[in-house]
Amino acid sequence: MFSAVESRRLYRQVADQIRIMIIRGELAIGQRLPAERDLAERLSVSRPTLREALIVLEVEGYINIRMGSGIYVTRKSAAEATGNEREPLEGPFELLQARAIIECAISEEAAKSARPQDIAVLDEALKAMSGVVEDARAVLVADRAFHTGIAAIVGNATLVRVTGELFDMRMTPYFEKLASHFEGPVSWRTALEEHRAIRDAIAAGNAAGARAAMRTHLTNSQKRFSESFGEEFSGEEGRGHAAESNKGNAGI
Amino acid sequence: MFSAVESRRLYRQVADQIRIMIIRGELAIGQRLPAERDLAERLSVSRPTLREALIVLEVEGYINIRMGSGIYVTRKSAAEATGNEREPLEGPFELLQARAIIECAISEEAAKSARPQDIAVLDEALKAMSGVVEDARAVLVADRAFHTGIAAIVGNATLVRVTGELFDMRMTPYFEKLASHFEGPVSWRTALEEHRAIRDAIAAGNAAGARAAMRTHLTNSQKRFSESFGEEFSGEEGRGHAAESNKGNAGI
DNA sequence: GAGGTCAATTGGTCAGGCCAGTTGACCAGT
DNA sequence: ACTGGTCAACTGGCCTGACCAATTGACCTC
Repeated sequence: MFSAVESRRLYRQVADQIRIMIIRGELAIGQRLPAERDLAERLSVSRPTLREALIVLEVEGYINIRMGSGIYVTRKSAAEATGNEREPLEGPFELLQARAIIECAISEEAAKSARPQDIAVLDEALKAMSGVVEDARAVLVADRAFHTGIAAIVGNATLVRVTGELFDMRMTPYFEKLASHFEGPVSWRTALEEHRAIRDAIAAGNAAGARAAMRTHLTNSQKRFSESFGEEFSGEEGRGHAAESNKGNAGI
Repeated sequence: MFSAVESRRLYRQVADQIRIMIIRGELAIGQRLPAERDLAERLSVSRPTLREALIVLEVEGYINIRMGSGIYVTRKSAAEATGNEREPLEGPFELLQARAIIECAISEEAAKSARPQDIAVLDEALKAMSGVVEDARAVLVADRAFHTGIAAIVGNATLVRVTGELFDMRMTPYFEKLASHFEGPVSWRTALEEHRAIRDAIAAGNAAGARAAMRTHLTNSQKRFSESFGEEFSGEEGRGHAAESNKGNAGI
């Protein structure tokens, strides 16, 4: 408790907003963005601030700024960035199950080597999340920061990258459509509580507890998801979201 | 030839210059840099340009900008980073660590739901591998098939894909060069034995055993790797080129 | 049609200024 | 002597407005 307030800087907020749009696919790859002056006006920020946000995204590899020409989107989703062809790949349930397995192992590892400053990073993400549960877009940024923050504790960039990529895979129209049915301030607050449990276990150096808390969190997410899934698609393959149909090499 | 002239943008040049100083260790970790206004004047650029350069470095993780307080160096050279117990370093070693954490969790899960036909798939991969330990290329294919085959048991395409991607990341010139020093029929036969231990634990439904066996396998790979790494770079590690004389502002 | 010209557009940089958060010296009260 | 509050100097965050440099495409000339 008593974590830093964070007061996010404006150019960071702008960068987050544009990044989410790119990841979600609202901005097509190769597409040219409006001119800096227009963009700044639409976002109600000054051009220097907008420029700083764009530089962040350029360093991260989302956009390509060409002098005198314009700003271009260089990649859409994390899936495309990794060189994989076409679209959402796997379904939401598979994604959540995969995250449950991978991230609970990472949490377990993180609990073994967490230092006070690592916990401070998690607390920052929690604090940020608690303040924006009403904002569907901002809460995702905070959620992502928490999960990648855990991976960062291990001090392994590959783990951070994989965690981030798995998270970003939910930024598909299909996933978002389903998510919009059950995600809201209430469910985010529940998720926040689960996050706190994970954070506490990691802070206490409780490896088994961290693993269990993370598994609970992602399993619950899966459950919340499947409930709304059941409502909408009751009648078409009620389950199928796990442990089934793995003939042969499953597309290796 | 005829490479793009690239007319480096000024803020990039400034960022490069400061980054070099940090990597070289001319700026001590934790040290506070001069104020933006001073720094801009010393570097003969405007403050917006200097700010853009600082944002680049902040995104890259070299510095930490604290509002109202100042700019602080957060990490120094890669050499020093490896000297510390924590290594936020990209590289083969890190890749193997990430695989150890992720794949041992997958193996554990696989052991819980393995069916006879799944084990048959693993056996096929093992048989293929035993026949080609002399062929550096073919053995890699079999190795990959075994690891992704385990992920396939869980029946989750995302896990299969992630496992495959992590495996494929070793297909880089740098990794291959190092690998060529210790990979050979002998080491592959050792790896094959470790694979068999994993397969047996999964076939027996022994989750904890499968986890441990996979961990052993990848940890040993890491060990074999670091040994050859030590041979090649023994004596290089100058060690003294950092951690000294960084009082004051080091002439920014 | 080929090739050159030029002006509109766009990103790059600069100058100066105001606001808000941080910090530490200083002071009043206990 | 210690605590707690105040305040001014300093620092990063952000803005306005302007000019420069690279790109691009319409247009013109041959």
